[in-house]
Amino acid sequence: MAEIKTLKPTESELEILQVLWQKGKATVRDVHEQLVINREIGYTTTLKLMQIMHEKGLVQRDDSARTHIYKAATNKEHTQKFLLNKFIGNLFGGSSSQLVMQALGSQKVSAEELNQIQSLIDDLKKK
Amino acid sequence: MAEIKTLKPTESELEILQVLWQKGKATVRDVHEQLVINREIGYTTTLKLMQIMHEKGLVQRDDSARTHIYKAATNKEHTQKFLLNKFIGNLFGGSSSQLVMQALGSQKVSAEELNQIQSLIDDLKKK
DNA sequence: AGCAATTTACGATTTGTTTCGTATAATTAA
DNA sequence: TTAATTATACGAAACAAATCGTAAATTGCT
Repeated sequence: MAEIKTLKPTESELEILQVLWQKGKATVRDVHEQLVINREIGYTTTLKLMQIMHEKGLVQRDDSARTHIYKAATNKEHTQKFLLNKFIGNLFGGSSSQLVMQALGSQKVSAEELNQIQSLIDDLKKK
Repeated sequence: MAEIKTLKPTESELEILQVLWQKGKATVRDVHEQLVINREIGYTTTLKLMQIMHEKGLVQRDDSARTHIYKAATNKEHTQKFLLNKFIGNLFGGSSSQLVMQALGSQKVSAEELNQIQSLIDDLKKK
């Protein structure tokens, strides 16, 4: 039975999801070659991780051919939103404005990005 | 030997840090009574977690009396900043404005909070 | 056809986290 | 002054995450 629940990916799983979101569809080798750029990891480790992700329902795969084709089971925005809510709950007492203030204060944000955010705020204020 | 590095608290450890940040100083029982409000957990589990946190250097304690007094080793803002940077790196490709847009878009933020953020943005723009 | 390379499957190990039972010492209450 | 309560220490079990070795099957090359 496929459980219908959103689960929290581990850090390794998130690395893999990033690659899948970027590429759309990918083989284990495709993903592995990306991971290897950033850190040391064996091919069978990548494979195993992706197999587990498939069991958990984090990714879908086409295994009709010998080389399986994987893709993320959820879109990036949905997962970001889900994990962001968790994060805000865990660390900022549920206050998203607290998080926004911290993020803007402690990171470098370009003038253009600030303008983008500003116009989003203007939109929100209208409502 | 006390390693000099910032480490990432686990979720349980974060729960405990929240309590310590709020209370300033606290005994194991103080912390435990707070945790028990939100979930099932045994007293010795809380104790063990706090002992491990002490070994890791996440908390400091005064063990001169029988009942030890604990406090967080780092302040809340520093830890928030550290974990936020990790989070942005893992999930938003390092772009804090991306995160801010998501946070503002998908959460309820009051008009007053929006004003606060707005004036922060104004400040940042001046520089 | 035969050999090398690629791919999946599977199992095992290592490491870290969370959990709690039990023992022992100190304090408090009857 | 006993008995109950409360505290810490310690060890071990249960669980999960990450890692990789080996085997078996398929594909591609010479």
